[in-house]
Amino acid sequence: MNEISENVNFLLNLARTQSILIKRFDRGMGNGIGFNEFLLLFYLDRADNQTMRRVDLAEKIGVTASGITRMLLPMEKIGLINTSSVSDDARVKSVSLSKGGKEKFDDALLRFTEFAEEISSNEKASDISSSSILLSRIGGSILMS
Amino acid sequence: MNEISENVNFLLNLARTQSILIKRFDRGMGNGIGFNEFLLLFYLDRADNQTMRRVDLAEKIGVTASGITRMLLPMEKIGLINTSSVSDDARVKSVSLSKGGKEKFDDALLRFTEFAEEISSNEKASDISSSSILLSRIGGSILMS
DNA sequence: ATTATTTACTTGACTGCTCAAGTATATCGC
DNA sequence: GCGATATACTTGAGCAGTCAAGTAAATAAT
Repeated sequence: MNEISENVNFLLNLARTQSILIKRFDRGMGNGIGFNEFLLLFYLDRADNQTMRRVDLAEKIGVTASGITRMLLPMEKIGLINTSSVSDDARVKSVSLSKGGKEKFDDALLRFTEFAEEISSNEKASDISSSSILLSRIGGSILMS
Repeated sequence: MNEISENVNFLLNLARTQSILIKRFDRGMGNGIGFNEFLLLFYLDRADNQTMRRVDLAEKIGVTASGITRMLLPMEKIGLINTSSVSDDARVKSVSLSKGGKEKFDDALLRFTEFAEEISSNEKASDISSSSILLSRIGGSILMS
């Protein structure tokens, strides 16, 4: 029996917890939208004019350019977002949050926030925030490795 | 601009960091095997007789029963695992780590360990381990929610 | 002992992406 | 100004799973 390094164990815990989180979200919180779609709406909601370029959206949520194309297709059909080619650059097709998308997102964010409070209720706020910082530092570190 | 709760932010960081991790693994560490396949071999390696039932494997790595069936098919073809129906229960088809699978796994674990040490080298060991504990507590908490 | 329920697994149809290749526009080097 | 290179996006093929439904064996209820 080899000893498993604590750092390895940390990464395994990270992967496992996130997998549990996504599954939990997708089957009973998203109200029809998946976690990545939620993330997409999240960044869109926070952007100037609630509008972003496809590439930037892709980078933010961590999918490829083609991934964004595929994701947006049904979202546009359902009316969560609009495609507005109002740029000086003819290559870009900007995406903006629609009224219906905003409503759906606000609702999902509310549920997600309640959920986050609930599952964190036994933890110290300072533990959560230092862990949060560590996670983003590690994320950055992986990107540079 | 709504304020985003720190707990929500933590979950978003968690999702983002894990997404970065998986991508990093899949394109340049796994040496042919994906992260979930690595996880599968990991649990198999640590099991009694390096053998497990499909259901238990599925539960450990967080996929469905059918997901395990699909995952194991190519892994058996490549010779990483063996299917051994040596149980008293005729329904179960146990999975065991093959010699080739063990070699491949040992190599992957070595690389992954080096990687984990590298990206954690700027962090305090105590931060990593307390974060690790927090993550698994949160994981458990989500499961019970 | 039979029937009903549960457990272990497989299969077909589908989803949500990826990758490689392609198109169209923009920018840079000269 | 013109060709090379880069950027924004789409498309076809494919992969790693999911979900719903099915089969077969085990267990429980009467």
